[in-house]
Amino acid sequence: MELEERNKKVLQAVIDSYIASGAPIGSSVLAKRFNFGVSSATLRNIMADLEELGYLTHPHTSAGRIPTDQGYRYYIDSLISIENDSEEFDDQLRQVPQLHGDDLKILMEEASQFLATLSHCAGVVVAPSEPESIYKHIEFVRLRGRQVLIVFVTTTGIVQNKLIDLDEAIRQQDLNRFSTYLDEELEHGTLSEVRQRLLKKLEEEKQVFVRLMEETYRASQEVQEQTSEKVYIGGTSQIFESPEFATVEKMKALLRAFEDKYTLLKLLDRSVAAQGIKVFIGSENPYFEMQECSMVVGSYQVGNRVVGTLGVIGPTRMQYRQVIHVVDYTSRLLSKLLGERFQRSIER
Amino acid sequence: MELEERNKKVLQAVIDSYIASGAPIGSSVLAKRFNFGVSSATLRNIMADLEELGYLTHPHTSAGRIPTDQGYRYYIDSLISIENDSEEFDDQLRQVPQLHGDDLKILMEEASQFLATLSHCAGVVVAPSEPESIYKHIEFVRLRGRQVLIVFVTTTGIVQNKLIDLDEAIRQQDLNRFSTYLDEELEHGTLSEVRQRLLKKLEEEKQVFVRLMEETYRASQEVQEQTSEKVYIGGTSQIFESPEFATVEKMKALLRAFEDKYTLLKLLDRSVAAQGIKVFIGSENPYFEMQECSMVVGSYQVGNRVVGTLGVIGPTRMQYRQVIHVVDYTSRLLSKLLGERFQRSIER
DNA sequence: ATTAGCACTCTCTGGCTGTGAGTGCTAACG
DNA sequence: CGTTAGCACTCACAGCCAGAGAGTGCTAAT
Repeated sequence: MELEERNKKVLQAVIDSYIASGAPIGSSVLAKRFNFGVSSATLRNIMADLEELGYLTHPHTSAGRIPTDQGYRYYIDSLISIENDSEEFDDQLRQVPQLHGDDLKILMEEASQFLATLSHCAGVVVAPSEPESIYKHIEFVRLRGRQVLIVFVTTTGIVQNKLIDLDEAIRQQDLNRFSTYLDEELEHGTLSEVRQRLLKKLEEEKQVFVRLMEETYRASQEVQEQTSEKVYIGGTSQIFESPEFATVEKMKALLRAFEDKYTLLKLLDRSVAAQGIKVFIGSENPYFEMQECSMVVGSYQVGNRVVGTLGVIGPTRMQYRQVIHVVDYTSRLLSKLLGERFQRSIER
Repeated sequence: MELEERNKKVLQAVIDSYIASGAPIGSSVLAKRFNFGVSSATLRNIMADLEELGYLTHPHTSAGRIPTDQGYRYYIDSLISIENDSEEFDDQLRQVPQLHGDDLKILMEEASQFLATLSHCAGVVVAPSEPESIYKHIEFVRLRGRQVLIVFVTTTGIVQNKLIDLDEAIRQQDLNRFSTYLDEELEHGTLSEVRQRLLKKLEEEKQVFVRLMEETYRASQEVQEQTSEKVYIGGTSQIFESPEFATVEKMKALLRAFEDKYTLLKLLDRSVAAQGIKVFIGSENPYFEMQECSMVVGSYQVGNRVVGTLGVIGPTRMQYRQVIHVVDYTSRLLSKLLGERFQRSIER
């Protein structure tokens, strides 16, 4: 459905004003603030039309207009211009602590704070999902006694490790041979594929390494469970600054939603299949507690592979233009940083 | 100041009732619910006395009495009986997911949730502070190329590790010799002491290992920074269930306080010098945002050494008897689990 | 010392009213 | 026919008042 040019302008003006002020917009205010060259009566007619089409509504008879979810949708799809207001954004960027976490978990936390501070919403980052990251190299290290440290290196540059006890001592040489063997067999699969192949090998081989192989399989499982898809939320208090969440009930509901990280995870992960920023407005969110919120979601990559998602959760009345820019910027930034990490972590 | 026996009983009854109901207690209700054998008028006189002494107050002229912070203090120091209501507690315990985290970070998270669920307050756990944990053993592992993995094992059973790049290749044999050498030199100090000694050694030695030593020193620094004294907060939404935080302003203030983990950390750490449970009531808290809260704080140990603190933050009107029991139980539990971890992690 | 009784205080709730913002409709206008 | 001015109407909101209820503090009697 295509709107008349003038009606578009009015819709945009209403939404812009509402985002800025948070109060319903009346016809007279609109006529005064913007220069449409028509009277408030005409604006009233236009707004009535827009309401009929489902883009606007009003909370009660004698109040001004506010956008519906559908209105926001149209606004984002057709009206918003994502020119990068670089000067302004760069200014803000300079105010904010930069990302430099060496440890992955710290980096994730920093990123969620980064998103929150710049967007004035809650920032969410889903850590690289190990099942998707590519197995790079495995190493067995004989510690004292019968203990062996298994070290996994994957595309995301994570050195995950797991200490195991063996029944009998084993020579480092043998461990090295085993490691080389596994590297050749398992080359370049994702971690989940590698686990599948390990399982298959386990059935085939009836050799001295069976016990070690078993332990390796078990360890790969644990590594996956422990690190995969953890959710980092930063700046939850930001979101409560906006007056739409200024009731105790809404705050509590939202807090509970944030604590239920697992659901949040599924929500974000399902939202982003590929690259690019997506916006989910109010009722478009499947998750009940989020129905008064909007999410702006993106993903980050290592190489060409999407390894995790990140985004922002805030009131439907958010500064979409700016927030989209922030999420986009952060996802590129994180991809870049993880890329560098990875370069540093692969050997030779 | 010692109170008359009867006045003590009245004070206890008022506080118990207030904790249970949350509403100010009037003289007639008190006379009805408890069997003091005196009339409401007498209770009025007694309550007026208790108010004069600073144990009670009332929000306005025609309201019932509520405890002051001083009243709570007296209640906890003199009136409360910590008999373990084992049957009841055990029942609750069975309802709650148990701790079994293998990874330290996961264990800490679980513990904070555990505290929160059982106490209906926010649960806080400060991770073992590495500077205080005892250095046990160091291991150098030559990976492929010129990379070396430095593995630290400490009393808390943590296997922290750090990947470094060396300028020149080095043989594993030499690494082993170096490791043995360091183990002898550094035996049984805390991590911070070990770092001091490393620094000293660095100045003395002018050998082939200088470069490696430098890297080891740097790594020990990073390990300390990364893992030490992280704060885990669980069940923040629990605390908002109680009506005293049912205003938006208070909720926001508290949320901000929770986000400022560093201050929280100092607060908790300073609170607990040695073993045992401590209670901080309302204005006894140095930190402004916490002035309407109480904290129940304890510590956990590995061996005989206190390595971290844990506790609960909730409204001043909390179920002290139960909460103290929960914190006590959890601190023992965590000490036990970390002890086992440690046993498993030391070699031979 | 304890108690009964009573006046007093203060909060809380519900109803009532006036105000202001903003709409929808109608009739006039270019 | 689109636009505009004007006006009646609606509704949320703040302020005010009165009545109810809870509980105290004081006094006088036991």
